[in-house]
Amino acid sequence: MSEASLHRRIRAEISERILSGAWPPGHRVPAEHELMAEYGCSRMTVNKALAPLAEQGLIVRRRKAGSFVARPRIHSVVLDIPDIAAEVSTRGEPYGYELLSRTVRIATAQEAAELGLDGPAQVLALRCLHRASGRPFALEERLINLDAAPEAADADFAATPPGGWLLGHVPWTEAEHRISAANVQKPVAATLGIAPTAACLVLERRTWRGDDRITHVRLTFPGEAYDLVARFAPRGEAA
Amino acid sequence: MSEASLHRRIRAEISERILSGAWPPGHRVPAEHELMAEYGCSRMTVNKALAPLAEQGLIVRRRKAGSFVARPRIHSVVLDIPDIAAEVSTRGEPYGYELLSRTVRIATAQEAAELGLDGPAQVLALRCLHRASGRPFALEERLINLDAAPEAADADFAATPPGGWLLGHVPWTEAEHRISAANVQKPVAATLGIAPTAACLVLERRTWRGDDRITHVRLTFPGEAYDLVARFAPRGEAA
DNA sequence: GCGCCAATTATGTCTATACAATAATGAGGC
DNA sequence: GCCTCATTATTGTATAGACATAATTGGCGC
Repeated sequence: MSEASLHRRIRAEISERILSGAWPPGHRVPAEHELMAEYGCSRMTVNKALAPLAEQGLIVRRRKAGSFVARPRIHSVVLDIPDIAAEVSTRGEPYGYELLSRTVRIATAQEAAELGLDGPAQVLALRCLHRASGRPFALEERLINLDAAPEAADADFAATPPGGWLLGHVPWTEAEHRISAANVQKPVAATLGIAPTAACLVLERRTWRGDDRITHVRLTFPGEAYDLVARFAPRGEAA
Repeated sequence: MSEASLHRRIRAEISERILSGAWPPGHRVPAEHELMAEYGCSRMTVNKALAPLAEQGLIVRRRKAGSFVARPRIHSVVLDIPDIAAEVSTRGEPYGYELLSRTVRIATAQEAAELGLDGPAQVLALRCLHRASGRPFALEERLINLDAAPEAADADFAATPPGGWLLGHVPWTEAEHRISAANVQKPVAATLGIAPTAACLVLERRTWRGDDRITHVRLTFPGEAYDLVARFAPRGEAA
């Protein structure tokens, strides 16, 4: 850490002062010239330190006026949504996977809506159960748009969970995640081995490649099984 | 977009090729010399384009070997956790706020545990109800460590929701968020006006300034009231 | 062949300089 | 006093060169 390059050090020191509150929002950050003098380096180096801070939104830079600490408005948080197998393993529990059903068909109206398709399209519908120490950990209901990802038709999802396979085989450019709580319907409760009144955490993810819809997946976690945890400092900065 | 600076353009073009899958994980990114030639610019400019890609984790750079497209391991997602008042307003519903209770006391053992305190400490305990169009929207149960944020004792939380006030008055350096689903206990269900079996989304947040615990807040949203939505591209890049 | 060392290559960092763009500031004219 | 314009401070971008650092590669000795 202390051996980092100078521009990283400058960035870290300024970042620290902002995050600690020593420099409150609106406070003026020393001009590039002043930092040049303070650190005894060239302006390019100072610039290389400040430019990423501006890109992160930690500071706002205005020509002629100077640089100022930005006021953080929203809580922006980085959530790591892990691979389920990895998540279970890091808990030290044995991971189990089971393919409940696999169907190739023309998407029903509801499925088309979930995937966000305009017209009829061939989809691969999968239902999988993830287990931790034998207990049901999550139910995965997935639709894959075979027009966008035809290679998925030949993959063997009896052995491999589709999440990891897709990550490795089908590139994507955008994703939307939706996190909610729900009381599941009786058949789902039965599959998960929980009471029908039990609250479940539902994580839905849609992914795109350009304008093509690739997949829609709904992961249902029994209430006690899972927390999503995000540890974080104000903006983007990877700790 | 087309008027962007050259290093941004180079970065965008490489980024696009990676995200579109044209350059799959492991693919070699042209060396700085080659990009220099391709774009007719200096190496510094190429470097300024590539360095942030490496920092984002989109590419991996190895001296002598070259730069390679990284394989995206985890789904990392940026969640905006909005101010509740703002969230309700953007839905076009009138926002209502009510302070249910306010107590200053020495933290109970359980409260100390939730805040993560070692010894006894004076805390401000608040229970607030947020409404959208009159209907209960979220229950806020908050503990504020008065040792770390003594000015909170004098704030008037009967009129101002504590979330916004704290954001504006007490700087923090770190936060932990925890998202889960739960069946709430009867009194909470009554306050929220829902059936005791209804699933609720529970968002807990702890914030620190350095080593000092500042606040712990639990927001309970009735299942149907709220979804957390995150829209995203692979890593950190703000769209 | 095998292992070690040196040459090579690619990235990492920094400097000094240059010119462009932008917007606050102050001076002058009315 | 107020508007306008030139000045100037500050950031934005880019160049060319230099040296540092790391790791692969090829060659040399054995």
